[in-house]
Amino acid sequence: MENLDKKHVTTFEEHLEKRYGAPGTDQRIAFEAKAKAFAIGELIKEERRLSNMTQEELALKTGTKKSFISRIENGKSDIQLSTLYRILEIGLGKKVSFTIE
Amino acid sequence: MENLDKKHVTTFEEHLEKRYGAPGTDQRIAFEAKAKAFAIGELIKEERRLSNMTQEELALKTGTKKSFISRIENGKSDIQLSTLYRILEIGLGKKVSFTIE
DNA sequence: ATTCTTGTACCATTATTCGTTAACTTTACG
DNA sequence: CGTAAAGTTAACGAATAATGGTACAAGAAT
Repeated sequence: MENLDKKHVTTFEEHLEKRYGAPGTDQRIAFEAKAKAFAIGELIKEERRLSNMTQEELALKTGTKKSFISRIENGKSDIQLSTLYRILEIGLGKKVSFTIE
Repeated sequence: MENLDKKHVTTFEEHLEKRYGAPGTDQRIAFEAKAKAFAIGELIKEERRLSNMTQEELALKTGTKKSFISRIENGKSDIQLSTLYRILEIGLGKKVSFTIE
């Protein structure tokens, strides 16, 4: 094995930097926030399953369709705040609050 | 003063019911979630002032413009989740987490 | 009162969510 | 297996968030 490159990407942080620019830059800021936002679907999926509901049931309770729930759970949408409230608070019967430390 | 109506709207809850339907209905669900979402601006404004920042400084940090921050703080937008993260986490250095009870 | 800073209001454009239907895929189970 | 339920995906229009810019208004400081 020879060393083709003097320097190559190894860590995830280096990858991000190469791909989206250094931390603090506009592009990078947007990327990081988006990544977090899209990850909320996992939490929703978890909570839904704990509540023993199907996507269709959750959709019915929140006044939407199962296809929309699926999109969210699979991280395909940067949902609006009201949508998060609708699903977590009303659909799953959990009380949501922001913890700001 | 005469009593024109046998029954009239008095409480806020009655007003909501008349206007947006009974609790549990789709329209009402959407309304309540929207109301909460638009109210997040107050929290942001509060946190920003505690951090001794101007709207312009916050805007710069989050890669946007002060006019946008102003709109949010005054409850004129149902922001996306990534926008919340950008402002509270990246802009104000607060850790945002959802507490689900 | 005048200037400087901070914040708000508008406008135009772009990008994305939301709502929905329908078709398709995967999973569960008799 | 085969079939039904559950979940995913694509596609569409409509509504609206995001963005950049500019002009205006309100407050603070001198």
